[in-house]
Amino acid sequence: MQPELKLQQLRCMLAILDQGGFHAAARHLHRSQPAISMAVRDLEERLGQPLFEKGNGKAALTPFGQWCLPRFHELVAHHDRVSRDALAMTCHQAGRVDIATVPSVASRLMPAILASFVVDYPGIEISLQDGHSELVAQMVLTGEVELGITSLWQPQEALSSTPLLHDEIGVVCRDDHPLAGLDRLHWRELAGYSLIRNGTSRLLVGSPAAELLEHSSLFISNMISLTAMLEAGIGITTLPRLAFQEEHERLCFVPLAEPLLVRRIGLLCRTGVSLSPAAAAMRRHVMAHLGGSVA
Amino acid sequence: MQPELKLQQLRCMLAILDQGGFHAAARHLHRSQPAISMAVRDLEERLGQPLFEKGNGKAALTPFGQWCLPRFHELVAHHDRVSRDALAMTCHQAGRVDIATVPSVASRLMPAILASFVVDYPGIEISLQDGHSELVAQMVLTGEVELGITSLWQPQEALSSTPLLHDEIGVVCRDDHPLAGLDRLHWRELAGYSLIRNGTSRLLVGSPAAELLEHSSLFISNMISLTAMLEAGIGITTLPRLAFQEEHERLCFVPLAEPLLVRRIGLLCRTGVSLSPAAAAMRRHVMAHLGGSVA
DNA sequence: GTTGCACGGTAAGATATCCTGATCATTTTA
DNA sequence: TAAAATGATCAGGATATCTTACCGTGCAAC
Repeated sequence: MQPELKLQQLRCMLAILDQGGFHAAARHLHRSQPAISMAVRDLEERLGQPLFEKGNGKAALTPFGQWCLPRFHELVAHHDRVSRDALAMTCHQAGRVDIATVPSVASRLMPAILASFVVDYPGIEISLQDGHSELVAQMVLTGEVELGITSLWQPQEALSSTPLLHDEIGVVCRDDHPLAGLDRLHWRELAGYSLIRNGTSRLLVGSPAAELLEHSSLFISNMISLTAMLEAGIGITTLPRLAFQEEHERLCFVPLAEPLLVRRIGLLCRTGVSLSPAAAAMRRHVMAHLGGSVA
Repeated sequence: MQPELKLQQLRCMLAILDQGGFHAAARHLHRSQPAISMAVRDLEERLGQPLFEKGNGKAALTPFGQWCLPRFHELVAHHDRVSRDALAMTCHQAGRVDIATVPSVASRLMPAILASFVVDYPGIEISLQDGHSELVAQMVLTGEVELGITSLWQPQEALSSTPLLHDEIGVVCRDDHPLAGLDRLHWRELAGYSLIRNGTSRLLVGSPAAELLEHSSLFISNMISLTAMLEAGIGITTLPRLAFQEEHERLCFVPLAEPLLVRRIGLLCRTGVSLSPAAAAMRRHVMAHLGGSVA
């Protein structure tokens, strides 16, 4: 059977040559000189051939030792490379996180979060993609991404969720709409207005306001199209506040006070599978930025 | 500082995955199961991150473990490759020998020696080159070759020589030459004949026969040319028996009995530098074939 | 030469490391 | 529910490893 070469012993041999002697190598490796002698002897016994010339005072390689030297050097270098990479991984100086979020979070919250993250962890590669909440949950579930930030649906066995923040749902309409000036409103006040459904409309399901959806004949999933519709005064819609693009001059957001509807946004990850070091760092980072927002 | 990953521990991790469990890995590695657990724990502590998922019964890798796996596998494979190559080297299943000999040895002795050597050590690469005896010694001295087989000149400090065989010196002449029929002859009997000097003629230096060289006006170094001269009856020459090509039909070799001159052929190698495993094997092989020839 | 110094090798005891055997908690299987 | 299998844990003893002290050699300076 082939011998098991110990990295420490190989390091000894390299140090002897680098430092030019057993004593110097011992000093360099913070060992005693006999330890070096013994390491070399053991290594030579394992190999079955002497590596250093004996007898004369100085440390000189045998031809076999010369043959071994570059190979040992390469092997030790390989180890150090692997070790260093692993360390970089655990110290969050390298690695990769894949995150999925709903579009509103991706566009409103993630920019600031990622901006500060890349400052703290310059070596970590980040991939962010968005999709509707079910898709996000699915991507986490399949392992396509490690983290998901989405509206918390019904809890699942295989997914662990951490609440991050509450996002109140309101009505969005043009600034000349009768509802525009109100501070808060009851869902019944919406009766009679043309309601445009969108991807977030199912957040109303299960609430008294769900009844509104039945009288809506328009469904627009694309946010750009939706805002264009609203700006054209074609109707009104409901949106979580985060999903409302505040920079639209002609659109207003009026919170829905009765019933008070919120979507709970949380952080998803798989149960039973731990996070990669990079993802764990991202998780901590996200929670440090948003974790205080929820009661 | 980066952690020192022990190969045994990496092997443990790989075995756990290969064999599908700690117990199976323990059996496969001829260890107890706790040893595997502890090796994994120690490895995880060094890395600062868990490699295996805890809690659930089965052995499953963390994402970090999955990241490490191919790297560790490659590192272990690298070690095994180096170790195996070194073993092949020491077991004389691989390697290389460079030898230099005088032409007579190269053409008369080496074919048989090398033929049996390559049978015993099929993996070893051989390089054989010839040159006159001083050149051979020089090549050994400079390390250009590890072994030399040549006529032993004055012993040198840096060269260790092992006598292999005695090669008697005689006169070579055409079969119709007056000396041709003799069994043995005295150097004085050569007086009056035209003597052609050659590369081996300096073997006479220091002997009574040296006087002959002074009356020789022809020097031919090339053996082919020399035999052509002899066959043409242009003169006679002195040669060691080994250097005499016996297959020449018209040429005779007559031993020089008085003085009895021999060239001592031996095996040269550098002192202070040990031989490569392959060269050591060749040295043993040569001495087993020729070592008995000398008293 | 003789002395001093640096080199590497050796021996014995201390220390750290590793492995084992027994045992436990948990999960899976029959 | 009983039985088997998984991995974790702990105390102990075997093994390996390191250190301290000492030895022999070779080289340089005196």
